[in-house]
Amino acid sequence: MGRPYDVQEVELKWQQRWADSHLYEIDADDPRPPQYVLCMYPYPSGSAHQGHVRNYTFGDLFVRHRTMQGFAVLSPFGFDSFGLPAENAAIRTGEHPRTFTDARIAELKASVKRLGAVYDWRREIRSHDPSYIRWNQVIFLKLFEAGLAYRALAPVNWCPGCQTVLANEQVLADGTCERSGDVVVQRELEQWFFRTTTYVDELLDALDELDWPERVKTMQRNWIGRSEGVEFDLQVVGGQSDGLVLRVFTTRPDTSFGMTYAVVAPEHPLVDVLTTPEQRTEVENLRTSTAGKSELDRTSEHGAEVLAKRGAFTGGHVVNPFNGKAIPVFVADYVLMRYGTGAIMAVPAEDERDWDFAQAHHLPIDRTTQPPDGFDDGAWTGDGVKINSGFLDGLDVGAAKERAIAWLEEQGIGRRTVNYRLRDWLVSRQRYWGCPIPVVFCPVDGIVGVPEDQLPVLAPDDVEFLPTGESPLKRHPGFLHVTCPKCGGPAERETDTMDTFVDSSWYFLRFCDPWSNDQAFDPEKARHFMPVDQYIGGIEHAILHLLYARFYTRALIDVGLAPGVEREPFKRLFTQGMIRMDGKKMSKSRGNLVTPSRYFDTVGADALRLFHLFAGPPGDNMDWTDQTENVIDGCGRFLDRVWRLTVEPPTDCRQGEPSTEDVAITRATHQLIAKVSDDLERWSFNTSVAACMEFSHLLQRYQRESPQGPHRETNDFASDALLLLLAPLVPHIAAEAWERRHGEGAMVHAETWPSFDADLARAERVTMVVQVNGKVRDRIEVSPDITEEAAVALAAASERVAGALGGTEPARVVARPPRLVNFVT
RNA sequence: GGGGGUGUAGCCCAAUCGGCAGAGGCAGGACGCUUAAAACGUCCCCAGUGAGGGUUCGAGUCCCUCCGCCCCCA
Repeated sequence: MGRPYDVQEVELKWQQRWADSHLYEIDADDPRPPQYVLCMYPYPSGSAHQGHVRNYTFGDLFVRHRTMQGFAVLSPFGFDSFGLPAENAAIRTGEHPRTFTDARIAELKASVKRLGAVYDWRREIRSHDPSYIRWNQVIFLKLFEAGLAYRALAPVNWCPGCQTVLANEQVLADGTCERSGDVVVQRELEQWFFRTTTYVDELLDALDELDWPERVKTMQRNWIGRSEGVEFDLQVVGGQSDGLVLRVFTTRPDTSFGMTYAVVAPEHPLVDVLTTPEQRTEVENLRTSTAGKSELDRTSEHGAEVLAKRGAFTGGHVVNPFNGKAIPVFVADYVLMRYGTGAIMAVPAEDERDWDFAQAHHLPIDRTTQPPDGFDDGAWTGDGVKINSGFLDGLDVGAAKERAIAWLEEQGIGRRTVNYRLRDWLVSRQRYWGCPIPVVFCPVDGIVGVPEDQLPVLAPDDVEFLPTGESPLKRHPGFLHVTCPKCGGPAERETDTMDTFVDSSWYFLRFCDPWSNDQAFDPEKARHFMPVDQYIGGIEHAILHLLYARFYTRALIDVGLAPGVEREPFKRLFTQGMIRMDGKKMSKSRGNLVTPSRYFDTVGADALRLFHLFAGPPGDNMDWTDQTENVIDGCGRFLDRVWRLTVEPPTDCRQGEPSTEDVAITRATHQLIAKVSDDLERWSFNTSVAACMEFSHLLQRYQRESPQGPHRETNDFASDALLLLLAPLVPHIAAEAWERRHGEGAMVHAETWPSFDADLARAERVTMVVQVNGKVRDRIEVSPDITEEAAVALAAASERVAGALGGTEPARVVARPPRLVNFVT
């Protein structure tokens, strides 16, 4: 495509110029009001893909726009550089994860710079950098001292063939190991946890106040999964078990009279007591089959056929305290030990899974809620009047819950409790390429934190990466064997590393003060920049990353590392849509990548950026189709037009008083400034691009067709305004065109965002629609300030309206000046 | 199975508080410019808003039922 300017030359020139100008390097003592704009820091996967382009285009637009509005915009960039792909590559090729990662960072960094996005690169962070590792470890030890980090047994995916722990994504859908093909089993191991549950209510309640997409907040609420209910005790009957109780949790105590059996998790401590000799074999078989199953397997499927095989009668019985009836106790894998009390009362009439289970095991079903008329099959889980429920009869579900809880508390056998789906955060990873957990295990002193002056603990380089799946740290004697910092005796180092979500849970704080050598960050600087005013990233991080970061920020404040910092790290969040191709998410692993670099070398970064802004609403998913190339070319054509309009304007311009045409284009310019300013604030980038395109046609016609040529002052105002508005969207061409218009050294991005005159921006005349009974009968040009009386009078005077009315008096007149008058007969 | 989103022209999308369904782009067509083509310009073509019901003077927009697609959770 023949372009009116050398795209690559111009883009590279300005990328260098921005770097040299230090315009986007911000310090905490900057007198301008601060703004913190952040895109989620990426895993360095090599050259950028279209998802990165989309993300950084939105972020860069925001940074440049806010800068032109007079803010000191903190715009840092970093790399989430620990993680499994580098370690897997090391196992495959023998290349050390560090050299692998550094090469990919260089590649990604280069393509981000080639996009023309501006950052304060002085602040760059890499998770695998020893200085970051050091503070990561200091923070870990602080949390450990404060009791927010602890060790406990937890089930992990264990591959018997590889003799190692597997991440969830290494377990195939059929439950086998992706490497050895062995069946993966659940095994209990000592692991590190962060006590996220300490903050569970705060994390839930504070969501209400956040300026985040509603769906992300909903996802977090569901993930936290707060449920209010009651725990109460059922007496175990028979034999030598007298006096024992089975504690159950339920959110539906109103249904207690319908309890026809109880179910315990296979791991429940009372299983052995409850199980009778005759049932022993069956119960043991069930326990064995459960041992290899993940929670997802245990809870995802139900239906009578499946559940028949997944539950067994223990032979034991308990008493329902509400009606004194003895009911059988079953053991089933779908009841989880970690949720509630590991035991449930089963009410098949009002719970779908209990219904299926009761069908499978031929258990009785007693309704306690009157279902609506016509509903006669299956569990009724909705509201209704209580029946067959003794003292609860006649109440609705809500009132019956309260009565039932009150009764249990009076009897002294139950108490109101709250349960959460959210668990503490398991941070141990049996991996090499992550931040080492800085503790040693001493036979004398137990768990001892590595003293701060010996941090960071770095993983040794001279390790062998073998396809065994086991962390190479386990087999490195120099790393493993240490002396205890307390007693000086022999001790063993922790070989687990931290979940990479730990790294990403405070990087935004480190960005505020990445040079700090004596603390993780200076709290004063963090207070200055935090919270992040605009956080931008993918919807795939809606739950874990954002929740962990919210937890971690609070934890850092509470252990004294970030006094006075806002507890919510991200004030506003925007989640961009995914890019899809052939109906699938575009990604390297799916092999359907369309790399940005080919566009950098042809149409240029500006055209690609413009395409991403123009393609549709930024929050929506976008399909990359056969048409996409054409649209990108179209974006390039628009930029060519902008160039011709602003850099190669007509030479013969008029001076003096403006004509009617001049006033019209000035008005359109003010309207454009108003439109684009408003659209950018509400993230409607596609419409602001459309408005600029429309304006470019107007301006082009104005320049070509004005009698005696365009008015110099008017044309300059319109051209400059267009470039100022485009500066955040397509920065290179806007910068070059601006410099050509205003002389060597002029920088459009250092200019002030244009303002508009509201009076001038208002249309001079608007079309008022006149309807009779909702049908359009006439259109009249009126002033936008027309009064209701004048509008009605004008409408009534219309001949076409009179004809439609046929002489009848309207029964009602609906007037919405200046848009519409409707006569209703 | 539950929750959320979305559905407007051949295609991508506008319509911000319920007020003329069309801003912009892609594709297609005609014409102008040109020796010709590209580029550029002018103009044209195309839907009654997934389906059905309701509220309203008036519904793409609000409510209900259903269908398709997408995302999250199970």
